Amino acid sequence: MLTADGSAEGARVTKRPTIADIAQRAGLSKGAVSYALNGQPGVSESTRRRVLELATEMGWRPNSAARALSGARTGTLGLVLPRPATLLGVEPFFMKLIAGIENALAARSTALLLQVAPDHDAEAAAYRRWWAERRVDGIFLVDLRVEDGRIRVVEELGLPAVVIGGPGHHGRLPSVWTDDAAAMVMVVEYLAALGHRHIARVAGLPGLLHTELRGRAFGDVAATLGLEWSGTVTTDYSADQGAQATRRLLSASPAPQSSGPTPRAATRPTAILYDNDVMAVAGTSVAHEMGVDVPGDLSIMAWDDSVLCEIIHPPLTALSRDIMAYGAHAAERLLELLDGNAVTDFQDDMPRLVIRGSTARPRSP
Amino acid sequence: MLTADGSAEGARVTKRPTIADIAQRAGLSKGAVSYALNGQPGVSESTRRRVLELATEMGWRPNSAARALSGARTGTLGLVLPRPATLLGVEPFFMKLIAGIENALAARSTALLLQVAPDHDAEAAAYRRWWAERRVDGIFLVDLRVEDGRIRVVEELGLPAVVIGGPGHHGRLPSVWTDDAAAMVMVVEYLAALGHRHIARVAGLPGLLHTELRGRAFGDVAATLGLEWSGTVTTDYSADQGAQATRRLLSASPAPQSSGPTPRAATRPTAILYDNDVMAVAGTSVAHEMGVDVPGDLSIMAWDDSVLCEIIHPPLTALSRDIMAYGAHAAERLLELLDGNAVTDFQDDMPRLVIRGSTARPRSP
DNA sequence: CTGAAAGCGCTTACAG
DNA sequence: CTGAAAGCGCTTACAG
Repeated sequence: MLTADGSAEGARVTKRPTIADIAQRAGLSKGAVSYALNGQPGVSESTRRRVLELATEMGWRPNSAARALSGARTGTLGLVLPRPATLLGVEPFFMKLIAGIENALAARSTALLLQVAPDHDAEAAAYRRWWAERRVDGIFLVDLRVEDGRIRVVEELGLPAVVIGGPGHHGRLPSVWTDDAAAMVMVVEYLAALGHRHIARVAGLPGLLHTELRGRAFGDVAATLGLEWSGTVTTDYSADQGAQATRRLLSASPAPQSSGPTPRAATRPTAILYDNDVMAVAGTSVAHEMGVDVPGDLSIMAWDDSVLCEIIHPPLTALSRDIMAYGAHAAERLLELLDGNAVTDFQDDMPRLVIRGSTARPRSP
Repeated sequence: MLTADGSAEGARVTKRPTIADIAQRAGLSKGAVSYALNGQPGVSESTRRRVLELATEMGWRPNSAARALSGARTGTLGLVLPRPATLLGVEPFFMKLIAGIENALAARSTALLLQVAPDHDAEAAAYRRWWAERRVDGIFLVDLRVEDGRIRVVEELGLPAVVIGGPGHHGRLPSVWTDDAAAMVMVVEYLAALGHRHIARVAGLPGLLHTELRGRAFGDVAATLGLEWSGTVTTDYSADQGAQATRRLLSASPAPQSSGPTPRAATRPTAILYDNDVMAVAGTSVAHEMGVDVPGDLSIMAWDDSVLCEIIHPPLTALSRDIMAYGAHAAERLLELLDGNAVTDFQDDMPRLVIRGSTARPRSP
């Protein structure tokens, strides 16, 4: 039997000190205390020191509501997770991103407000509400699309924001991005160097910008390298669709020894690149079931590394990014923006190729 | 080149309406408007309707800071993730929990504040800060320990809280819990019914309450059923330690045909139960590497189901809980508590046994 | 049923 | 360098 103030059992909750209390103890006005506390000019060094000591001693902390109301910041940034709730928890990506953002924010005692939104409408509604209620100072925008209505909404609201993704398609909002096209070239060149001439790609959601950028780069590099066959299947990132795509790809007959022109759909790839770790793992399982040896008959690669890739057998070759750092970089830039500084786009590090046991020379190229 | 208010390019951000604006348009006092908006008695139905229509038309939303400052709620609940940032993103548990909490909160337009804290000290500091700054109305407390200093901190602060975990060891705070002991009995009885007489457990962090409760139940049911051998290895939930524990367990020689008393450490289990999905998957990989057939030579089970369990080969038999519902139940109770209602402990559904391909009769029991 | 007023705890011009 | 005062946008007793 507890009531909300926790006082049911007689717990005495001491009133939290305010600047008025500090002012009284210090024999100053509230204004002077405020200046001292905020490092503003207008008080002597000795006064400032005394006020800061008193504040610490009395356990004073700024009331965030009062601060926000008097025009300063709310000290809160917002992040909407653009996934139906049921799909979250599958990909480690978002949790790592959150951890990275958090890390960068902690030093500035800024909080992170989180919301799960199943679609873009719900997401736009969240931004409108947050901004109207003055709940956040700014937001992070993830999962950039080729045609992305959110950009306009955020710009119209005047809501400070940093886009995580790109390059391009993010209006006048600054973005933090990685060069997915260059990474794709690196991956396909690696597979081609091993001798693969038939490479498939199991891609994520079609509308997403990075899906498109990777897709274009995949087509280009396949052409440049003169691969005999390349093909893409799009999915929703789920393990199910990853498995299904794999089954379809592996059901095709292997390439004939004479490498003449064959119908695209009827050629079986010797290597598959997946757009996330979950699908790559699911694909590996499907290969096992179908008696397709990895990496003997099929090389498998995952875009975005995680423990998942390490713990299965064989461990998966993957494209590894420091996602925590990615989130931290975005957070630093949003804080800069809120400080009134100009923020330009920032290109994060290239993903690294982590070679493990799931890729090898094809048995029959 | 953008400044924080987004106005650099001349974007006109219209001033958000306040209750004063509504009062003026309606020819009422601010007080009357406030009563109308909040469903308080003191205004006629027709006035209330007119005010609500005006508010909608003008796009009014309550300024959360003003509301919080004048003594009402902040409309924000807090959750600290008690893991070093690098370990997050591995277990789907927290993301699902967050999604569940979010779902329940959305209907009440309550926000969720998130922080990552590497240890209990950092966590306690977060609670103190949040409460001192009046950032949250209440918090969720997860990863309950047998000796848990956080309980006292939260009680002393008078910070409304709901504990996710139990039963017991949560002081006077209400808790939402599942019966891990009963679930453990169910699991071991299932394995024993298959014919397993040598069962090992790869447990999570030693100090956690549910680790201890499961451990005690494991010992009890092993004794009750008269298993020939049972043993536990504790870990930190990581894939690495799960793999290592598995290697150690499988390195022991199989039980001799004569079932006389054998030294405990030297007996190889025919079934292993893991405290999370990640370790179960890692363990399955180790078995493959060591040429131990799953489920022929070794049955494997995971506590807490996830896609991970479904996508590997063989798919893992698991103990499945609806973690989103778990989070939602906790959120509902915290909201109740904040409404001033008495909240009692709530026992959530028993986990379900989901039987897949990783468990079978032992080849040599 | 309605209005006028005080107050929440800060910040920030404005005087001295 | 310091003090007195207004104001942010709400809520809530207190009079009428």
